Amino acid sequence: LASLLGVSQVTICKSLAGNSSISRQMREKVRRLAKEHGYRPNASARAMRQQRFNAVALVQSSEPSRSILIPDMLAGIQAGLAERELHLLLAELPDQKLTNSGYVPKILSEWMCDGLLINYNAGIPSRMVELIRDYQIPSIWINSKQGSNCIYPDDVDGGRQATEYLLGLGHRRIAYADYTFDDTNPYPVHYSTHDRYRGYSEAMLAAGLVPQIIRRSAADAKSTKLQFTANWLSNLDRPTAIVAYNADAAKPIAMAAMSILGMDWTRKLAIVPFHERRVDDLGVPLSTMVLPEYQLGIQAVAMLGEAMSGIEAEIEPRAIKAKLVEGSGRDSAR
Amino acid sequence: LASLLGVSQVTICKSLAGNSSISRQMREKVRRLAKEHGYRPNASARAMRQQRFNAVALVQSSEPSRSILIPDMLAGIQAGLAERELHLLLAELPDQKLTNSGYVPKILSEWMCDGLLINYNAGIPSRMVELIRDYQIPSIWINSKQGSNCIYPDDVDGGRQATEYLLGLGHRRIAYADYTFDDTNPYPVHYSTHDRYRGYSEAMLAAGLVPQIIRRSAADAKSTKLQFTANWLSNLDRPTAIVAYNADAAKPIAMAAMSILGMDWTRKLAIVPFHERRVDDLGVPLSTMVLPEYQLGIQAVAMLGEAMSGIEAEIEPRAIKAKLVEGSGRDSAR
DNA sequence: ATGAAAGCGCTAACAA
DNA sequence: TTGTTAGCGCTTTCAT
Repeated sequence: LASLLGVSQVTICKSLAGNSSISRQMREKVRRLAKEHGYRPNASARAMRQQRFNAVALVQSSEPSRSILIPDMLAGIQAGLAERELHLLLAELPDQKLTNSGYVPKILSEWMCDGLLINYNAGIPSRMVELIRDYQIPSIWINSKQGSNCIYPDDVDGGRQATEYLLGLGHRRIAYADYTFDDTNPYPVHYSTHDRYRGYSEAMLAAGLVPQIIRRSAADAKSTKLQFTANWLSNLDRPTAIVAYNADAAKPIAMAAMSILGMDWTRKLAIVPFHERRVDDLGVPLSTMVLPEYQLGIQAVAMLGEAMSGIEAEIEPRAIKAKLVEGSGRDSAR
Repeated sequence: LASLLGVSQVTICKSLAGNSSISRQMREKVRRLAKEHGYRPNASARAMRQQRFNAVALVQSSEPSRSILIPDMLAGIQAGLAERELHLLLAELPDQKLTNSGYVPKILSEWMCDGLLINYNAGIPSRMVELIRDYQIPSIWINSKQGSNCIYPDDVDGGRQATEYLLGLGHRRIAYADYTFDDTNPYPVHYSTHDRYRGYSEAMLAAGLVPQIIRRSAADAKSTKLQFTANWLSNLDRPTAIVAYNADAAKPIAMAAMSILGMDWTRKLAIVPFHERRVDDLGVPLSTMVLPEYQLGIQAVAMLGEAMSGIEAEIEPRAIKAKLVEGSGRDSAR
């Protein structure tokens, strides 16, 4: 090491840490030499000494339908971690093995990070909840409603906001569309499936209107989403506006509208989907309930910071509001 | 620790490692006790002792347009790492700071992993290449052409394959569509921009046909992609088939076709886009040049394994072929 | 302003 | 089959 300078390790260590009990000149000299020689402090040694890894793990299911990694959320997480000088580990847990007896994933069985961000959104294996409780690792559940230590978008509010936006523009025949049915997903549905609809229907009822849900049932499974949509869209008393559960529902609706109502379909039908970003790839940007992904990441890290700072107390669940971002179509009725 | 058993640390260590020089019964006893007490071996201590972290970092740009994390590629990486019992660190490097003098990201300045997977695809800051060379960290460049230690899809071959597929179905008026122009991307274009077109045009020339490229120029920037498409699509001698640079080009084409050619547009126009998965969200599944993302991940890890195993030699660049996955439309001409 | 010493938790080499 | 010893690279405490 830099005994080339004829000083002790201690001086090196303190210099690089910017310790003020070291002379300015010495610090400079050390820094220069370190750079020249490509000296890289060993993170594991520091971790051992400090009893702390300065790292957290983002835990995902290997089953892609169970945990989707939204880029904006990841960006939020990274930003939050960077602020606290923490590193990020990515851990993918094989669900199948997890339910098998005896199997414990490395992230839990080995001690290698200071906390967990858990991004299992639907169908969390109960085994996992137990394991995490047993091992006492500070952790935050993202996108999932738990008794404590969790954070998720306020989907009820989002459904309400979207609906009130359309009501405010004069729409009366507003339907709610959810096409997730035939997505081959054997797991319990995500809470947002209920919550978004609930927000929508509450707003409709409050306005003295009757909620109408458009969803594919088992009987519709034979027709494509496009055909299914074309079917109800050809109806003369079709809705003038749609709150869509997600972009996957908005897409076939826009395509069918394109074909049936013509290229300027947005004048006859307003679609407001939930999505992580404004939906911009359907010809004209759609007014979108943009989910607070970045904030989710930022806040999750903040909560994990709390949880890691030792005070054992459970942290209150936190719901974050989505925000309606307007498109460039004229969403107004008539 | 488990001096509760009245044995030494060593016995514990060996037992958990499954060392055969420990009696079967002892190993069992230790394992049980470890589980009961929630004992978790400390990864940093092991790392220090073994001079090896058993971890690699996936390096990305904080600039989202510069490194996109494709789920399938990530899955491939995770699978490859799992096989070798390696962990994954995710490191996001702020490009702007990187070009600033003096700034060195933690991943490089600290010693915390055994190798790097670098997922900067276009516009790699030269500073970064230098840093990595200087610090001598085993690394593999993904999705980028370098002199060595890199892996990427064979885009020339992909362009050729897509074109030959359409030629084989009887198409003659085949155009190549690239709509990336107005994507607000100030960086050098990705090599695939050239390579896919090259493969296409080579195949066309080989068949005695004239390549035709459809791309938005500065002059077209005022009209939307949809209008731009509607324009050339209304033409009577429009192409009967399109090789599309990516799904972003295929989408507006499909939408415009929907409106102009009707709901069964696939009978009049075949579109074969490049994409990470078969394009399934445009009404009917499109025959797609599916990029070998998973293989990319798997192979990148394999190459990194080689690079890490000490032999200094540089590793030959590796190109992986994309595969045409047919859709359910009838792509054939007439 | 600098250094000496101790110890974090683990495992490889060797001894018993 | 089990135990002893030593040391990985760093940082904290206390002495100088």
